[in-house]
Parts: sequence; structure tokens; C-alpha cells
Amino acid sequence: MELKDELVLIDGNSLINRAFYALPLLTGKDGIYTNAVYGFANILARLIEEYSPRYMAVAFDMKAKTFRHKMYDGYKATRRGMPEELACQLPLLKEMLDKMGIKYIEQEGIEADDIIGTLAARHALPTYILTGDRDSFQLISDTVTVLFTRRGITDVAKMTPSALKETMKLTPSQVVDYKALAGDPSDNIPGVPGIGEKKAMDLLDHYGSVAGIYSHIGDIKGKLREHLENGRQSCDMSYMLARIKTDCDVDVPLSELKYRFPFSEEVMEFFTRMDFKSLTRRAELFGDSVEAAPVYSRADIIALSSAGELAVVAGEAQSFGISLGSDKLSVSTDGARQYDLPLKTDLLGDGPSESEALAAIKDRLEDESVVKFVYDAKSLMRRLGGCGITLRGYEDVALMEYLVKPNFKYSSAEGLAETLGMTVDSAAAALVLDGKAMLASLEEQGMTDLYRNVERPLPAVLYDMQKTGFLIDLGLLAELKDKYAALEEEIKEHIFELAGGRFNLNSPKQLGIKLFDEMGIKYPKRRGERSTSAEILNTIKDEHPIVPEVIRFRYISKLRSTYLDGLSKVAGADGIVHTEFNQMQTSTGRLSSSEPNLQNIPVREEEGKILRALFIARKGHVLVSSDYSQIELRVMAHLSGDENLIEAYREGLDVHTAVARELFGTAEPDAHERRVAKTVNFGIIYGMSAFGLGERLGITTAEAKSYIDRYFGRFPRVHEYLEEVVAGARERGYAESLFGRRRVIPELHSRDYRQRNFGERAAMNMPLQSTAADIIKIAMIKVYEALRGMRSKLILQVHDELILDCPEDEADRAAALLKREMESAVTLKVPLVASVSTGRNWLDCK
DNA sequence: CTGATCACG
DNA sequence: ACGTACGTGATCAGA
Repeated sequence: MELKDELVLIDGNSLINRAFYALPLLTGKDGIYTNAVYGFANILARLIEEYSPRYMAVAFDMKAKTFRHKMYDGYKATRRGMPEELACQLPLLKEMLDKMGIKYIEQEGIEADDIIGTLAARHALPTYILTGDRDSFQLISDTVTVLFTRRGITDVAKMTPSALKETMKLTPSQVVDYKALAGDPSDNIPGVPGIGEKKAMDLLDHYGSVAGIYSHIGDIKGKLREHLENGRQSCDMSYMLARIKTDCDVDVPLSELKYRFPFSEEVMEFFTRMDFKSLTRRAELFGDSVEAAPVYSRADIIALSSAGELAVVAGEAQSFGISLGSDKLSVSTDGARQYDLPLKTDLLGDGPSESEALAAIKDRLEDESVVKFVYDAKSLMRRLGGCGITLRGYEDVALMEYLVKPNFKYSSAEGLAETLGMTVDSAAAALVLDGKAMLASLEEQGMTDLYRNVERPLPAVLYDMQKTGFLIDLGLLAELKDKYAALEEEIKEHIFELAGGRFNLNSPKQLGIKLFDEMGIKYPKRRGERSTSAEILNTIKDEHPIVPEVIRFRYISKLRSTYLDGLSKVAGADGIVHTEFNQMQTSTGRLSSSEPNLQNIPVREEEGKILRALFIARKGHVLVSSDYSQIELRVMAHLSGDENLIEAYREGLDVHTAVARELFGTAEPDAHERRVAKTVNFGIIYGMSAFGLGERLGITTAEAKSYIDRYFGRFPRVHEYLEEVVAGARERGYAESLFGRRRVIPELHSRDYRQRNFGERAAMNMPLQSTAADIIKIAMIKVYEALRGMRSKLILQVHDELILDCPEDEADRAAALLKREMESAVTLKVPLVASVSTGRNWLDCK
């Protein structure tokens, strides 16, 4: 690219502000904010491509007051300070400019505008000023053009004298006159009181300039003249404020404004570090010695025509990416070439069938030492399982993505390819490329062990659990369905009687109208909104006999629709339900369960708990269940190192009672005191607020606060720990578990108070919930290993509980094994305790 | 397709 | 003066 003898001057503050607000709050790999720097870099790249200037400079404002502030206290007084999320990007921006060799200038007491004005005046060569600030229009001339960034950053208007005339009906010098008259709210420049945009334009049209107006003041009549005369001083001052200086003490010879182009390796490294993927691929920005990141457009695709050819291709490789679509099987060994084998489907008769194709590479897929880069190993296992193949030796790229970005939305290998800028038919190649890059990212972020020892082995465990499934008592299910449907109908009719009319009871809207408007039942008045939630209904259940009936209807209806009907829909003819365990769903590392969700089967209410009798062991088997006792609190004791708490656990005390003792100063706390302590303990885990605790305990916020203060007084290390967690998360951008799992929490830097508070609570909760999730995952893997050779099967995980289905003669052994592996999964400063129970069905496991 | 509601840890 | 405990998934109504 040939550079031209032209100069580009950039208003750094203006541009980075635009970039910041135009782009979502992106975070780079380390969770630091990079959106503004990214936007800035993009504009620079575009600018260079379009204008190819040889000289460039960026001017920044400094915090110090300028002559304008001294002249007028109110100058820019309405400006908000730079938000922290942006301020923290300034050093990055300057680092980038340094690496590009672009001169940046900042000088105390001089604003960026004045620096730009001065440089533009000193250097007589074609000059472009890049800014989002209209003030700069006064600098426009035959040689100076303003590149004005309007909304966002992609929309740049080229302002020449004629363009200015056209859009604003002003000449460059009149820009200052205009501001002297109309003022500028954004800079808090007053102008002439009583004169707005319209009048200012009229006056300038007539008299040309402020000087012209005042020299003809005699021609002006009435109110307008009064305004002008009264506002004379303000007008003069505004003129001075708005006028950009072109004679500042800034002297930079042209030779210093040359920048290093093409960009060097250093810049490439910076882009890579910042995760500016698209910029790293723009070869035209970099010199020949710098290798631009490959433009992942499309892998070089080679069509195979037989399973035998596939076997040859895969047979030579020690590692390959593999993607199994509905009508083709693709493998890629190097990420550049991809071999596609079309498969016979129901509609298409060509090629081998899926099982024939897979059979050809069975030995490769089952060979532990051959690394397969796959996307979502668990779902691949299911398809391979159908062909009698067991996947061994894999790297799961989706899991790696999840670890680095737990908010990442699971899609498909094709989706991944697209995200990487590749075509969807290059999935297998994308897996190899991204897989290798992600392994490096995991290493960089200290998550290699977490990946290798926890996440990567888990798909095999989960697949086995899903495949085994949980047996349902279909007879009982049919019975309960009838019973609950009838009961629901009965309650419904009763409600309609009490209400004196029928309506859709499932509609919160209609219910609200019926209860609160038509029947006039009083509801707690809190900020207008009225809810029909159980929480609210419970507070008014004595107002009218219909209220408790509605509450009961809701509950029965929930049990019937969600659990009874829901289970019927997903249970197979053999009575087995196969839940899906989602390993890449939560931001804390927990699993989730769906279709059906077996992690929210009722247990708290007796009437609902009965449904657990539906979940039974297979014939001749029993269920063995084990749950961790207060695992999150124990994790907190460990992480905080609070001696008081650790001691309580080591002595095997009831921790809620122990906390109640501290809270109330009683040796033998009563049931109420223990309940309060228990609620406080939960509050700690959730990052409690005094209000929240008060709500749950039914006490005032002030009373709740005194409990919290007392708790932190008694367990000071807990207090320190929670504060550290928040501070650390704020600084680093993410919270982390004991094993290095991360969750980025951008809300901590939100401008919105509520968002920020939410971020703080999420930050406090994350290490506890997340570490507990890691622990039970480790336990699952250990249990799965330990069960090898036995007929007992892991079938369910509910966050702190594991359930096995065991032949009766193995039950005792399995129970002991389960307890042992769970308790020894990791070693903390406090013991881990798991309590085991056995039963024919889940209800009996208590 | 989102919000309200409610089931679980 | 504000709004207020963390993490999920399923169902239903009503746009």
C-alpha cells in the first residue's frame, strides 16, 4: 500500500467514547474490557485503508483544568466522568498506539481540540481530522477536512467547506459565532440567553458574524435586541470558549508524526492478546514478515467416495477433528484440508450408511491414544453407541469453549465454524484449529487440570447415566394422574363457586382481576404492581376462603401438569425416562437436567413428595442415594479459613445450632433461633442483603441487619473473605472456584446500581456454588470408575446428591463405595460428609 | 417468544 | 431514594 503525504489528526477522547458506547461491553480472554479499544483499532484500520496517510497523531484531553475552566467555572460542568469500564481501557489504547508507532499527544492545560487545531495550522499538507465533536467544524478549510463520526463508529461523514454549508448552512468560521449565540449544552457553554438555534441561524444569515451583529445592533428591534445587549458578555465569553486555539505551545515536527506501517509483529501480538480476531486476519495491515492469522474461510474440502478411503485418511493420523452431520461424516487432520464422506440417508441413496462409515474407523475412534477433536462428546457418544462404538481419546472443543466462556451458548460444530469465520461445511477443520487454540487458552488461564480431570472425563459418565435412565412406576403414574386430575377439577369447581363465575384459573391476569377487582380482596399495596404469586397470596390467605383454595389449586395443578403429565410424555414404553444432563448450561459449573428435569422433583411438601414414589429401582434392585451435608457452607469454611466455622465442622457439630449459639449467645438455642441461624447461613451463600434476609425471616430490615452484623462479628474471616471475593472479581473481571473455574461478571462494573449489586452477590455466590459443583463432578467420576465391574449404575445427580440403581446383592457394597468416594473426592480444611440411604423407590430414600 | 409462576439445590 | 439472596427448567397465557 502506497502512503500519501497526508496528515490525519484524531481526537482520541471523542473517538474512544464513541467506540465505547457504540459497542457492547466486550471482554477479552482475561475478562478485561476491550470494546472501546477494539472499536478504535477498527476505525484506524479502515482509515488507513481508505486514506493511506503517511502521518498520523492522536490527541488526548487531560484531567487538568484548561484556560476555559479558568474563564468559566461552568465549562463542561455537566459532563459526566468517564465510566470505570472505559477509563481502564485508556492504558490499553495507548499501548496499542505505541506499538503502532502512532504519536499521541496530551498536554496539561490544553484540550485535544486545541492540539489538533494547532497541528492542523502548523502543517501545510492535506489534513483529515477524525472526531465526533462538532466544534471541530471551525477548522475546516480547503486543506482540512473533518471526518465526523456520527451515531456509532461506522458512519463517517466527510465534512468539507461545501458539505458544511450544505448540512449546517454555515461557513467554518461561523461555527464559533453560532456557538457564541446559541450556546452548547454538552459543553455547558451558555451563549446568549434567550437565543436558541433558530434565532442564531437567522442572525448569522443576515449579519454574517457576531461582530457583524453587534456592529449593526441598531438595526435590531425589540426583545431580540434586549437579549443581545444583555447577553453581550456571555456571548463574548462563549465565543472564547468555543474557539479552538491554533497557536498552542505544541510543536511536533512532521517527521515525528510518521507511524510504523505496515504494522509489526508487536501489533499482531497485541491484537491476538486482545482477542481481536478479525483484525489479526487483515493481512494488508501487516508487513510481509508478519504472518496474518489465517482467514478461516473454507477448508480445502476433498470428497471421499467410500468408507475405505475414510479409513485410510483417518488411519494415518494421530489426531483429527471429526464432525458427524446428518448426511456426511467429515474428518480433518490439519485444519486446512477436510475429507468429507457423504452418507446414505433415508432420502439419499448415495454412499455408505452412517454405521458403515463409522465401522471403517472404529479402531481409530476407540483408540485412546488417537486424539479426536469433537464438539460435544456426549452427543457423539450416543450416535456412536448406536453403532456399537465407544469413543475414547477425545478433546471436547465445546467443553473447552464452555470453560473459557461459561455463558457461551452451546450450538454445534457448524455454529463454531461460523463463529470462527469459516463456512459451515468446514466444521471438522474448525474443530482442529479451535481445539488446539483452546487447549492453549485453557493452559494460559490455569484451567488445564479442571478440563482434564473434571470436565473432559464427565461426558462418558453422563452418557452412561442418561442411557441407563430412571425407571418409573407406570401403574402408579396412571393412578396418580387420575387422582390429581380429579382433585384439581374439584378444587377448580369450588373456586368458581366461591368466585361466583368461571374464568381461566391458569391466567394470572384473569385471576388478579377476579380476586382484586371483582371480589375486592385487599392485597398488600406495594408500588402499584399486584401479583398473584404464592408469596403474596400467602400474606392474604385469611382475607377470603378463596385464597387458600387458589394456592392449593396452583400446587395440585403444578404437580399434575409438570410432573405427572410431564413424565408420561417422556417415559418410554419400558417405563424408563432418560433425562439429558447439560454440562454446558450454567454459569457456575453446575449441571442442569432437562426433558425431563429430574433435578426439581418435589420434596419440600408432603403432598408433592409422594411423587418420588414414582421413581423406582429396577426389578431385584434398590436405589442407593447419598447427599452431601451442607457442601456449600463447608466450602465456605474452607475458602474463608474461618477458625470458628472450621472448628464446628471438625467437631461434627450441627452448624446451624453452632451459628445460633454465636448469634444469640445461648448455650442451647431453641428451634426458632436455629431456624434464624439456618436462614442466615443460606443468606451468606447467596450474598445476602439485610432486606432479603428480613423478608425471609419476616422481620424488619434493621433487625436483619443486626443479625448480619453479629454474624460477621463472630465470623470475621467470612466477612473478609466475601469482601475479598468481590474486590478480586471487580479487579480481574471474573470470580473463580477453588479449582480455577471462572465466571466473568461484567455487572460489577455496571453503571446501574442494581446491576452492580447483583454482580456483587453473584460474585460472592459463585466460588461456593461452583466449587461444590466441581467437587460432586469429581465424585461422580470416581464413583463411575469405582463401579466398573459391578452391575450398579449411577443414574442421577441433583447438585449435592447422587443416586445409584443397584442389584440388591450389591447394594451394601455400592452404598459404602458411594459414601467413601463422595467424602474423599477432595480434601478440604473441613471434613466432607455424605449420608447414604436405600429404598425401593426415591421416596423411601430418606 | 417473553413474563409470570413455581418446582428443586 | 433506591430495590434487594445464588443457580436452574417446565408450563401456561398472551402478545
